[in-house]
Amino acid sequence: MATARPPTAPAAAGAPTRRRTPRIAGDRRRELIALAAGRLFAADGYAGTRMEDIAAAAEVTKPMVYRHFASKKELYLALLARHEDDLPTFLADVDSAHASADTLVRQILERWLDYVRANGHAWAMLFRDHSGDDEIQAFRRRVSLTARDVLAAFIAERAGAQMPSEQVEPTAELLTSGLAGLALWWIDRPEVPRSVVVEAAARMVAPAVR
Amino acid sequence: MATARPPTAPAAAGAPTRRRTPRIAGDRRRELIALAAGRLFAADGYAGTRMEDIAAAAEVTKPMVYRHFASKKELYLALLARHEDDLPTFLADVDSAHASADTLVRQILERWLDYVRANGHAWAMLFRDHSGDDEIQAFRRRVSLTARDVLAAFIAERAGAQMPSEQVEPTAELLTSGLAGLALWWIDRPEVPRSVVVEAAARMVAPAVR
DNA sequence: TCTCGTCGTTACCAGCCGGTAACGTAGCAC
DNA sequence: GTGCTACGTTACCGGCTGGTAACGACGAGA
Repeated sequence: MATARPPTAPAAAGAPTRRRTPRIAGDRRRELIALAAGRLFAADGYAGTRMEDIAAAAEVTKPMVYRHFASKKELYLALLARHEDDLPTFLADVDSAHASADTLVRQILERWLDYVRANGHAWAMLFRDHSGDDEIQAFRRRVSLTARDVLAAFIAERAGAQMPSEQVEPTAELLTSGLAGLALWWIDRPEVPRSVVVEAAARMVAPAVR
Repeated sequence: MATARPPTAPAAAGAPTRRRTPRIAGDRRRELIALAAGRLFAADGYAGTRMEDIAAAAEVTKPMVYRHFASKKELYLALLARHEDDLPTFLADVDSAHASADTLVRQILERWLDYVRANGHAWAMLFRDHSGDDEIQAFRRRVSLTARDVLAAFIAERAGAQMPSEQVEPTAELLTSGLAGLALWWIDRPEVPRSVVVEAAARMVAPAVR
């Protein structure tokens, strides 16, 4: 137990123990850390990801991560918060007036899939990961519940009297779960063209909105 | 650091430190522990459940759990293994010959939902939990992949030339994810009658098998 | 060239939790 | 009664990991 090493000469002579990471501006480093964290959280979930690994993936050491983010939880929530309000937008500004139900659904699905492709990490953090303490689970739950409710409202509006009211919620749940799972499936298969996914999804969604 | 306490007289006098659990046969105790573990694993997932909590829920202490199960992982996998082969059975022995597609689908859904009601813990362990090391994740993945493939084969057979082959797999993925999520939703809402869930599910499944 | 703020490092602590050693004791077989 | 076996307990260890203290050094501005 060496209590205090002689302050000068960190390594013996000429052999640097660890390659020092080049010094860059704080903001930029913060983004690199956030990027690495997103990748790891998406792959291994909150509980399965260690701060040490995030630091290594960002090519720095742990205290650097803690300089930019107060805790593991804050880092995770900061990443999720960037996408908190994205989901409802797919159904929001859509011209449901003059367009056939079929083309309308396809347009929405295409926009949504483009988003998933561009933000796969956030999607996986939201819908693949289930770990974390109560606060984290509550956050994810809030986001996905909002998505489900927006979809439920959309269904109720489009389907009208065709669907008994007590079936709106289970149908919305079925669709959000199914679409979330389909998106995760697609994220793992970059070779599958978007049109195939749109087609498969449209076939299932159609009976709920018409 | 008391190295060795005097062997006799564990508590001072007359005040039992912990109410000793009544002694019962090993097999029966093992089942009680498995039952408690199933409840906790279903609610909090693998990583979120502590062996100490399982022991407490079974009204024993930790070493008793370890007498019946070698490790946390073995306990978890033992619970899952009981249901490993259940999923394909819903589509297996069904008389697809003389029955309309609609009644056939409804029969399958009803049998499946009855199973979910009776085995909610296993269902949640399979489809809500995502934590655990590689071996555990591989086990769950194998089970749900099997389910998806069986469903895909069913779709391919029923839909026939109606559906392009490259859409069979994403459709199966969409349905398994959707149905799994719907089941979890229903588990949390015992007041919802089975018929409502069957109706909502049938509406979505129909276009894939006809 | 000197100084100071920020970027980066090493080495460490503390708490949680899976797992175990060692020890009691209830009750069935005889 | 008296063992003997299996059921049950207390008390502990060790590793993993989130988080921190203390220190070093690069580089922009004076």
